[in-house]
Amino acid sequence: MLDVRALRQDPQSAAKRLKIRGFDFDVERFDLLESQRKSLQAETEQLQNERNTKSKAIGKAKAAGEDIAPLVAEIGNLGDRLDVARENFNQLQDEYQLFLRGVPNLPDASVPAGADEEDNEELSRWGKIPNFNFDPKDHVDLGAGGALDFETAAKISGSRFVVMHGGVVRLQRALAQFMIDTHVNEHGYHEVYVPYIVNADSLYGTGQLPKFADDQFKVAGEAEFYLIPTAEVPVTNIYRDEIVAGERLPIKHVCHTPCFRREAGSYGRDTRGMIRQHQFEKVELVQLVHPNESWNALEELTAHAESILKKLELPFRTVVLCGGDLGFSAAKTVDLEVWLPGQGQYREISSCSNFLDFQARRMQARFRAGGDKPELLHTLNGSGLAVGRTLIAVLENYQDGDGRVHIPDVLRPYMGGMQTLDMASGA
RNA sequence: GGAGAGGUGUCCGAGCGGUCGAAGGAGCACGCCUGGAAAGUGUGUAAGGGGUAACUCUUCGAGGGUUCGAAUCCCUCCCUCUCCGCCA
Repeated sequence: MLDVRALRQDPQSAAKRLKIRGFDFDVERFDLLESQRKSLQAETEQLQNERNTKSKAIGKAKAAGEDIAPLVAEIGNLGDRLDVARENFNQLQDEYQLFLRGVPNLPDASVPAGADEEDNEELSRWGKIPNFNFDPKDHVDLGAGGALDFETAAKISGSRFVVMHGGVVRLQRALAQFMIDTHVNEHGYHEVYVPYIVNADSLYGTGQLPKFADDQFKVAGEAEFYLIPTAEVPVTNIYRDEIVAGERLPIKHVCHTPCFRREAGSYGRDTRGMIRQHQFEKVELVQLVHPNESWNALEELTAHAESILKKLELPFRTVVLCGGDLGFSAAKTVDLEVWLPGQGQYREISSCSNFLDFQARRMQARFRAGGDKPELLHTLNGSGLAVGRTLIAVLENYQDGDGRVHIPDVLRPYMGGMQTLDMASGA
């Protein structure tokens, strides 16, 4: 959620910046809501004040042993008038809140204009795209010997799931362990384990609700529960409605979880293989930092994610998302895209974002420095990395043309020293 | 799932129809004391909103209700603890 006070001061410039992400901020509607709010609030509070004053007088009179009947009579239909005023005010507030909650974060000045991923801006490239003396397969073909079984997954669940077998499964597990260990031991993150089912407040806090309910898996039952679409949700919400001591900052968490996404609206895209699944593994990095530090933290966090790709020696590039491709809550996002030989293109494998105080305001995540007033934190997160896609990248980049995949050096300790995976035999 | 006890400010904890936004303590901030610190001591210190301001409104787990007036009474729900049951 944006700062309403800042919005009130200059709605025009906010509208201008929101244009960069293709969001049409209705200034007229905002002004109207704002002026209605003002008058209704003043009216309601005036009545409330009257009631408080008179009730207090009754209390005093009673304590003094006086007759309170005339005072009570004086109140008359004040209660009813107050009810009406309150009802009107609440109704408007609901409308106002709905309007404000639907407004995405302001893109940072460094975010390029643009409509979709075509307009994202490349920042850098790393690594050498491998030159095969054979036709590189994509991961689906590599796993066709039985290691990756999409048909069985479709039988037991549906499309966009996978059953994996043997060494590939271990490789995925090794990747996750390697990532977590690196972030904990080398980058100073604190590992957490969190629930995979969260309530609506948590999804609201990080911005998936109310706008993106269709992307979530909702759990049937009386209570409103959802499967997490990313660890960002439970991990960031640890600090919802909390005031942490300033000395604790920055807070840096790493968390490995499965992620569940319905990906509604993306049918027809990436239907082949494991690129876009309803369930996938991810190691997530989350930071909660002092407002002055968040831009540094974004660079740092992005570098942490990059380091995993570098250690795995996977070629990648970094891109800044343009306004149109920017997520709802983000002020700026840098994507890491890994090279996939089977597809002959770079594909997103990590997304690192600075949300400034947008999420923190929604969930009232604050800190207090010394005796000062509590202040909103800045939140950031990034994949460090998407494990399923990293697995694909390893399979495709490390294939040898004879149905084998070489295990990257850094993963061998996690694979019991294994050097190659024999994909042909079902891994 | 059953029985009982609870959920109050940054934290602990008192209050159980009116003068309560809430005693007391810890913590924190600023003084004093000290060569400096610790200890001691004094003062201050809930959050959020509206208003140029004076000032004012809201909030004692959440939501309803009773009342002129609710932290306090009633109802529903959520959560925590203890005991029992079930169970990886």
